[in-house]
Amino acid sequence: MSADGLSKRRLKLWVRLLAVTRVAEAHLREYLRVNHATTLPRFDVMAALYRCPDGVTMSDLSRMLLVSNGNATTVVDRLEADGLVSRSRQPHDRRLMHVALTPSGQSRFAALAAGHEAQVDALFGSLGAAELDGLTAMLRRVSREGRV
Amino acid sequence: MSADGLSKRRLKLWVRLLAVTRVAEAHLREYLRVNHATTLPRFDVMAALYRCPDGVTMSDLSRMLLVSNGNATTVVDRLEADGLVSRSRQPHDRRLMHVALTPSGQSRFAALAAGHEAQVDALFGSLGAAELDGLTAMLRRVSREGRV
DNA sequence: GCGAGAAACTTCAAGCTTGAAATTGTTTGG
DNA sequence: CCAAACAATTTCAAGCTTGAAGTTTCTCGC
Repeated sequence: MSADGLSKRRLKLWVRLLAVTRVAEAHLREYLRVNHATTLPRFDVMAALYRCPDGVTMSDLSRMLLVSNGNATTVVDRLEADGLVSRSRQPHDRRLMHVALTPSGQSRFAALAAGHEAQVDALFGSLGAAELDGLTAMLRRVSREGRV
Repeated sequence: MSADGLSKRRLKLWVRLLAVTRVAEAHLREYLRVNHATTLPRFDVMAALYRCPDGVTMSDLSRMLLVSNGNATTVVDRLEADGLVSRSRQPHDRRLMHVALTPSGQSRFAALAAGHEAQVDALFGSLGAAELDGLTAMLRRVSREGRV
């Protein structure tokens, strides 16, 4: 058991973390909806694929995005229907699905990425270099050491 | 425009923030599902109402939780159906809905809260007092000064 | 007092998300 | 080789979430 105050302060931090994340997500969702007629989950999938030009499997994708397998399937379904993503079975192991951005998907994402980054830059504009590094380091610690 | 590296670092911070939040949410969701057969949105609503023993309006609720009005309606619908929350129109302004935990809802929430706090404590256990305060202060700055 | 506008809430369609069950394909111990 | 275990993905039901449209109630200027 932690010392009395610490536990409450961690709870307070969690509440604030959640609030910042939700506000930022709402801004980004609004930006993507109004300016590019798309959604955050679709953007997330495309961003992950953009960073992996050789393509990934469905499992890779859901692991990277921290969402369930079923979720990845439905978002990719829609992106595929729109011609932004291609899906094909891998010959050497026919259980694996190979997912990648189509050329159309790549240029579509390129058009989104700069604006998205500008929004993030504005959202976190009050943080300077030192603070960014400090925050990022602490969050990394939480990722590595936080256990339940 | 920010100096070159800053914008990228802000983006990196955002990605990490999102990751920490998603992992923590997944843990808490799992905890609530396995140990208490409930969900995070239901918990959030009950927590907000627990902090406001006099009850709130639907608009207050959705503002506190940072969710849409329609969303608040459906979650409260279900909690009301389970007898955990009561809804009644306010006499002096019949547009306003008065929402509060029932006694059953209060005791139900009390049973959840301690476990929930313990989970949060474990998730952020690697952060000491100084770090907690630093992080919380920075997040407050982001909330206040981040603009789009 | 009344009508226009605003406010609070609900409803609705569409899409997101989860976790569990089902499907299909691969591996491996006997 | 083959059956059982395992793995990757999809399907499914249920619930969550949004943003827009609709309903009811109030307010304010005239």
